[in-house]
Amino acid sequence: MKSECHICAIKSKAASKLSDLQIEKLSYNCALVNFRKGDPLIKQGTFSTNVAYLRSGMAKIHISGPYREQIVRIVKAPSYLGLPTTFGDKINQYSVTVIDDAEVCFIDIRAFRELLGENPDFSYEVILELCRNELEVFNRCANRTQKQIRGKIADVLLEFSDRIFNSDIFTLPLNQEDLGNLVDSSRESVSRILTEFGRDQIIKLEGKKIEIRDRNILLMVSANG
Amino acid sequence: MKSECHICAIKSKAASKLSDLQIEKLSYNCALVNFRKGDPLIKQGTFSTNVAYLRSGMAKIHISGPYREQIVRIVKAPSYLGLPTTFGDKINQYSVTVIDDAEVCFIDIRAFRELLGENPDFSYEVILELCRNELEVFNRCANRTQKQIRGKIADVLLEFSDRIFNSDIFTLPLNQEDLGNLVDSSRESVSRILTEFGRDQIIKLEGKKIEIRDRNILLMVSANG
DNA sequence: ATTAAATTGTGATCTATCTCACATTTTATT
DNA sequence: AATAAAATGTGAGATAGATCACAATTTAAT
Repeated sequence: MKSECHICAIKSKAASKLSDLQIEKLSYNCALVNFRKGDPLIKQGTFSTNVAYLRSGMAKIHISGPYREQIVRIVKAPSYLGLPTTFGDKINQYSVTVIDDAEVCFIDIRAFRELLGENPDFSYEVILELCRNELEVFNRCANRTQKQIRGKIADVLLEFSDRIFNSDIFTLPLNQEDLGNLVDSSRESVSRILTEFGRDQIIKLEGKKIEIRDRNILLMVSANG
Repeated sequence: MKSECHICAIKSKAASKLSDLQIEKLSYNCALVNFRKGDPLIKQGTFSTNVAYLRSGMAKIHISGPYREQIVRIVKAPSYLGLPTTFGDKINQYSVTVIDDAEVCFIDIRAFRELLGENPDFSYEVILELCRNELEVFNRCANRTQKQIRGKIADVLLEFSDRIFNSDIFTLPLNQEDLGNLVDSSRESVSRILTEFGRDQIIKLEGKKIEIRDRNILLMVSANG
């Protein structure tokens, strides 16, 4: 249970507010673990005494809904995971599964809490991240329930391009089943719409590789489709 | 801009962690305002330099989605409002409208931030509240997209009974239009299902007054309907 | 390289819920 | 109390997308 946090180049924005001494404390309560695509990182319902810091890679957050598992958010590094669960009752309230090879630091919740208490700037950054998350979920939920399928898929493609990959060309980190789950529609519909977008030259499709060809149309579809 | 926070009997759980001196500071930066049913409390898109503390009453949080306004959450006192918006960019990211006469304390955001910095227990409570909110939204969203209408309405009735009113008898604080919006279905469907529930003796309906008659069936409908 | 498993493509149904339309009731306003 | 406005009830028809079914392809495992 000892990492080299002070030489870590991918510190979170919050962690960069810590003093040398505090970083040291973090080091002593932090374990770095590697995960492969598909590995479960946090499992809903289990007991947890750690905050997870996603240092690199990508993950999906999913909760078990009334009928099926639902993907609520795609997270890319750097990001804290499992804050809401670790604070409340120590039972994980959602699952996190790695979708692209990841390095994760498990930080002892007690040390994390102490740092929050010692360092207002640190805790303020954590609050900011929580606030951002809340808004993102609000908006995603509104989209999910209001738009129809073409719009939702346009959305998710734009989100991958803008928020996750920062590029017009990227490889989908989810299969169509999961993609459907994320936008709340069936696997078959996702398939149909993607081929449709390809036929209409809005995107170029090659397996899971996607190139956004006509961003403007995609934006229009997202807005009205 | 001066309230009597130290004699306030309905302090938030977070505020109860404050020292006398800090409470005094709060008082000097806090204004109590009364709101009537229907009054807008926070308006999405406007500039804000306050955190709102809902001291009594009830409110709905709604955001403007791609097509229509969507109600995302019903909040009852005591609760902080507008944290996510006030911290980020000072632009309100959602609207809040009072649905049951309310007293609201507007707290200057700078003072609030200072308190967060000075008092770790206070800021920890705020973090807890944000975490709880995030989870609630996750779950509500999963329900909204997965269940069908009977289940969603059963849900919302149970939520009012358990979380908001703590009673089997209560008066709906929303009209059917808003209720439909909250569970993501049409006004007409809400009407149909409510009368159906009434006909089946699951609830007793009298205008907006509702009595839950058979909680078990309602729970079953919520789970499988 | 071969076989098995997972993922994707596509047509033909089926269905829950929305929309539209209008009547009725309740609540607010003058 | 009278009138206007908002909120509710209810039928009939329209529809987006789900589901089912199976073929084709890609990816993983032996």
